Amino acid sequence: MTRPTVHDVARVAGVSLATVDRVLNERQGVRPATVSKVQDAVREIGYARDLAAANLARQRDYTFAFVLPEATNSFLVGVHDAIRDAVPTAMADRVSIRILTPAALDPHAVARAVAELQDQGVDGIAIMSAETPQVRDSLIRAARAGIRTVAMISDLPSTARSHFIGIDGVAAGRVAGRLMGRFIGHRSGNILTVAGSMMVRDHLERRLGFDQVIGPDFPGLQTLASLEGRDDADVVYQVVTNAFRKSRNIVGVYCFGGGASGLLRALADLDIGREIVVIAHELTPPTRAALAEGRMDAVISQDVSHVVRSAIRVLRAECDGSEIVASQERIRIEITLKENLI
Amino acid sequence: MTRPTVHDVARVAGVSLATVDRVLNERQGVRPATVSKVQDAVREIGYARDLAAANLARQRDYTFAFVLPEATNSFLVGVHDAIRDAVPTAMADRVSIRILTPAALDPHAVARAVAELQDQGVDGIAIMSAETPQVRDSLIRAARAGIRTVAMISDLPSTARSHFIGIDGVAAGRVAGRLMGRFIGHRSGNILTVAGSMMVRDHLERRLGFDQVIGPDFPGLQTLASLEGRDDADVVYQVVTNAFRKSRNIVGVYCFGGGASGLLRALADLDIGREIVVIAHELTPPTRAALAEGRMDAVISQDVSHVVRSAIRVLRAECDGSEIVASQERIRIEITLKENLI
DNA sequence: ATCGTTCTGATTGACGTACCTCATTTTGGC
DNA sequence: GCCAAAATGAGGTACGTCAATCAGAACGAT
Repeated sequence: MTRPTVHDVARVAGVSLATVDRVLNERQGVRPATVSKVQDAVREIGYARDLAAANLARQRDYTFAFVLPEATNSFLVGVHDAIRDAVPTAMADRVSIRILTPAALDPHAVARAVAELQDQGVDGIAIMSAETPQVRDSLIRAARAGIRTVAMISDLPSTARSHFIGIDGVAAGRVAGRLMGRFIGHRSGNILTVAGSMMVRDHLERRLGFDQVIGPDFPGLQTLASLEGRDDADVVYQVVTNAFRKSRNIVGVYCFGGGASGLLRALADLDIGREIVVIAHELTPPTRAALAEGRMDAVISQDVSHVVRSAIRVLRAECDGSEIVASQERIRIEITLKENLI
Repeated sequence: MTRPTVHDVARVAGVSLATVDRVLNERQGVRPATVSKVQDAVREIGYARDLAAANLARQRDYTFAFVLPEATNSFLVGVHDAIRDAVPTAMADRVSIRILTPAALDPHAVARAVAELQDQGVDGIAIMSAETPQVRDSLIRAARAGIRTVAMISDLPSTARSHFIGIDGVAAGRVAGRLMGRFIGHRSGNILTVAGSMMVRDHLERRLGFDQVIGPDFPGLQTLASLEGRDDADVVYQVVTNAFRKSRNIVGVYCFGGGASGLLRALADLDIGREIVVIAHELTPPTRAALAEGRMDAVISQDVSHVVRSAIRVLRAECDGSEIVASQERIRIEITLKENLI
């Protein structure tokens, strides 16, 4: 009971190997009637192309590029690390990886990077960027040039990106809202929120989701206007420190942008922490330490290694027209407490 | 800059192709000095065997077997489904899958199944079973016969299993304890716990972890002795209904065994639910529905599809001596609320 | 019937590795 | 320095697919 090969297909269909090959690889010059004969045979004997042999034969190598901001905070460091960690496995799969870090918040630089990759003929781009017209147009051009693109971490829906690999920002915000509300319990008061850059879509979404839960389900809680932390720990430190000086009766802090370590530093310096509920995004060395020591109550995150592997798998599947396993590519909204810290 | 092949290794090492082959495949008849010459060359040029070509050449097909209880509850149905879903992908990878379901709680039946697989010469076994001497001995015998084994979902540490694929039961229990305590808030009272079968190691562990958190951190809460639900919804219904008749001031229920749908039915019939905190394990149709409708507060789970894929990947890596990506094989303790239900 | 066009068959050589055989060289013990 | 044993070289075939060639068959239009 060995697995069927093209030879078996040819025999069953009553045609030659060459014809089977033409049908399987969608080459022209085969009559429709013959095409269906072959397809029937494929179905009948359950033929599936041997990918190992196929990849070997068509000496096809892919180059994928990751376009993302420089590693200016712990989260981005984690993303960069995850990409580098994925290189060996990718290589074994005939995929080589490039990493481009255009100046973080400059849309023109991102667009230039995409254009450059397009000229160099990469096969796929995984991009993490804010959503601006320049970026959008460059991606649409790349797609037209036959380059596959996926958006990572933060979605770029109006581009030609074939997939978004990351979590639903609104749902993540809702999770944070529920945990915040329930952890605070019967007390009432104000909740401080710290944004990253409001240009990045998923940050907007998180705030939206948070409000969707806190508003209706926890009437005793009031969410204050988002502070702009610009994904930078030092900026976060400043704005949080100022906010605590001005506002009173703060019972919780939700940091949905980068630079959570600035928040933690501010809370430590102000000698606050145990009595208010602190929730942030992304598992990084500072948030892990804070969870372990009880200075933070929960972290909402996504498995960055998974995101990177998934991006590569999806791009690869797109390039050679194979199927993806949907359940394997869905990124989960992870909740980490002190207790399930790994 | 094409990737190096065995020919390149031979050239650099100054030996013939045959010798390189002997070294790479650990065949005998090569002097230690020559072995290191080849290994140095491999390292120098960064040679990595092309798995696609290797798998093609050694026409090696693997047969892996999953040994697990019959699908008597929603969770097990999910596991069976996940295994069946993994079959096509496995086939494409030259792995064929068998599923054996010895009578659930009969250790002898499990041991017989393992012995049978051993006789039939399967290459690997992924097993989910209670930990009994009979099972342990059969697995040790299988390991001695060269069969790779991994434990799934519930660990079997004293066997020769090379890996455990699942979550840390104690940590999962601790997570449940933390959520229970914080969700209950300032109230004090009793917590009902429902076990599956106490023979299964991970159920014991969950209870242990739960107590580790509730005891020291929530002195107002009292955990009652575990009810035995035997992973069966009908049994759970009975014992929970009885318990609510007898005990008073119950503020939470933690169901760490199977058959959570029985608990939900009991709570509905008793008209309890919204006012107490309900936490259970495993995402199944009944627990999903309960989360969505607010009849349950949190579910602790593991991604069963991930577990199955991971088991296959690990067995496969063991069989052909390749490396595994640790971060990809770590199963996370997932917390699902209404908000991150997918 | 003839011609050109469109399909189809038969065959071949890669791709990188595994595995085998047979010949030849090197080694170590005497 | 001899001999057997061990180590190495040289070369081939196979795995399943892709991609190409060239020859021949079937077809439609005149």
